[in-house]
Amino acid sequence: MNIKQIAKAAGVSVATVSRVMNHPETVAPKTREKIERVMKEAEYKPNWFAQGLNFNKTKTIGIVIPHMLHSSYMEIAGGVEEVARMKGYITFMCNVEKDKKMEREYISQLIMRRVDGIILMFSSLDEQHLAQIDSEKVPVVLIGENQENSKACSVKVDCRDGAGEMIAHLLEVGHRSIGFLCGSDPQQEAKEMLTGYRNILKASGLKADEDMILRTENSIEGGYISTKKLIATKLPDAIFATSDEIAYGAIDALKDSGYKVPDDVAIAGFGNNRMSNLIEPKLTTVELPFRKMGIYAARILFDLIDGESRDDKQILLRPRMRIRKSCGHKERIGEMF
Amino acid sequence: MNIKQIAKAAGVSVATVSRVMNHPETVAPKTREKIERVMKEAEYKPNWFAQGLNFNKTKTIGIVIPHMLHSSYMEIAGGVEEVARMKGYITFMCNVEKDKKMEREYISQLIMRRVDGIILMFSSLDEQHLAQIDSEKVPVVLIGENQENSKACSVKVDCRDGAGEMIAHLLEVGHRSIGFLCGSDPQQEAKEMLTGYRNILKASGLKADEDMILRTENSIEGGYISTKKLIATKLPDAIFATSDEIAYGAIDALKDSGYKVPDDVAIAGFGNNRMSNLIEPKLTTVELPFRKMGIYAARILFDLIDGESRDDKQILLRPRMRIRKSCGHKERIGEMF
DNA sequence: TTGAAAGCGCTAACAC
DNA sequence: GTGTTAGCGCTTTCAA
Repeated sequence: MNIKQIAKAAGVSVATVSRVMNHPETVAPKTREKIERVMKEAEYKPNWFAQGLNFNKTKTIGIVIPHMLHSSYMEIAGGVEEVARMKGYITFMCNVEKDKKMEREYISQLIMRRVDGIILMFSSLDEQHLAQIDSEKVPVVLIGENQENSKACSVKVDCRDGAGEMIAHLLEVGHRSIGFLCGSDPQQEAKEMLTGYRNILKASGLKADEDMILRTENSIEGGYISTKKLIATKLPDAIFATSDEIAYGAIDALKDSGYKVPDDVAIAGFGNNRMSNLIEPKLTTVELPFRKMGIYAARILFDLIDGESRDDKQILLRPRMRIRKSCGHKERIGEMF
Repeated sequence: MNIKQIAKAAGVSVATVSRVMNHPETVAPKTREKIERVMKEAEYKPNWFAQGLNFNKTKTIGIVIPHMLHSSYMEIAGGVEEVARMKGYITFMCNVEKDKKMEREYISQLIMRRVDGIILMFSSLDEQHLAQIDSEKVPVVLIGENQENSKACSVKVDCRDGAGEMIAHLLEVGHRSIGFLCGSDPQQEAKEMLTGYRNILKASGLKADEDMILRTENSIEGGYISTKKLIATKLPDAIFATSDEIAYGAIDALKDSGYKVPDDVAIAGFGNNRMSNLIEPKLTTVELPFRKMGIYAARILFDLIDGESRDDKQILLRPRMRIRKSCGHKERIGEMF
């Protein structure tokens, strides 16, 4: 069923039908009603392509997700999607499995499909690729890690600060030697946290023991393996992991080695996954405002799409501590959730 | 940059340019090379809408997801996406938050955008709505719960069998009174499991105690609350939950009430979430082949899209037991992962 | 092997 | 207030 048939059935021209869809106020109430009735009866839906060909807009955005099975990423995506839906947009979610090539591939697919804007989560793209997208005139907003020098709009959390605060807390509770499990990704974020770690130690007059800083894959398994490695040489008072997943693995490894958490070794994570207050012991961690990150990013994107320029193009969110049992803080156990 | 400009730059007509894109074999090698060079130089990308207007194909499928934060659903989606990507398709993922209205809304958006096919996960749509989609001539494949009588293609797991097997196992290990936490959704699946539960009890000469069958929201919190309720009246030997989430809540509630799992009460879940072998005690559960479900569904969908009719339109997958510590089975602890 | 031109379904400028 | 018509960028038939 196309516009021509509707026009004929209503006894008007295609232009008038088009008008009731796009500028209803310019057509006489009577004819309008008639046309509307016919459209409803025929369950008429304007052809998407034809409309796109004229408007060059799709009411569609794309969001690139590093890994679909990480609920944190999905929470961010949820925030984006919520805003998009409110605006009448639909969202292409692209799972790139942390693969640079897949990411580029998906982005070009999105551009081909003429999305009105793109949100990149923890993108692995470098300056050059970003510039390339930019040249396509598609608005882009970055969430999380990106190159320091990028001029793109972005929403990030202050990881340095978050990690620093947590390290300070561990020191305060009495831990002296603190291991650092540094996840392989998001790289930039992990680096920031490491800086926070070093800063706080230095400020407390302690020296970071380089043997206690281990790189690891960002996963439960990675945490398990690197913890085994860490404790093989020396048992720290506490371990800070750059993600909750790594922390889960660390706890598992310690248990398997016969150590008690937090009595023998305290553990702190980063992210506050949904499961983190369910595992035993409940995990002390840094809570990241995932959903909010998505919401902010989406808002910026839509401002960009609507042609408004934003001054606050780079948003930095502050994380929040979640003190639970795993770090051995006895007094504040009331804040367990 | 459009086809006209390419044509001019290459000194040919638009028809010839179009030919090198769609039927390259019909154009002389020399002219073809020339045109290809020009296209490459100009980084020419054919207009999506114009192509769509002619072909009426989008190389796009839609997948409706009940809830993005459930990793099980995302695993299914991952399977679908993988197949889609291999086929050069891109996937619209729609998060409907278990809301019937949102689901319908999204589906109509998908149809408007002329997706080539749709996969519905645990859809709440009834016969009538499905028929409506069908009338739009968009191929549809269902994953999981749907109306018994539906004729649509589908991929499901045999929940009755899975639950039955687990109940049989609990009996075998020596448990006699078994509580049943029946999640509110997916409804059909939970019902199937309840049937499995009743059947096995009956076959063993036991009678299902109706007080031990509790409906609950399908969430950690739901499991917590209903377990508290359940044990307030009578403490069963074991509890079977229709999802791992519910089981997590159950474990938490038992611990909070001073009971030991599995010594005082054994627990078994359903789904085998990623976290289930991390919590304490590791959860005995029924493993569902999520990714495979997605893959199968996608394959059927593409067969449908390609116009092949499939005889095996209704696939029923068998789940698999994961015996871990939470059900108190001492001997088979080797199978812990 | 190539080009001219009609047409896909819609929008909007222009004329009445 | 409404109709006529030229495009949007591409594909494809028909002729050459």
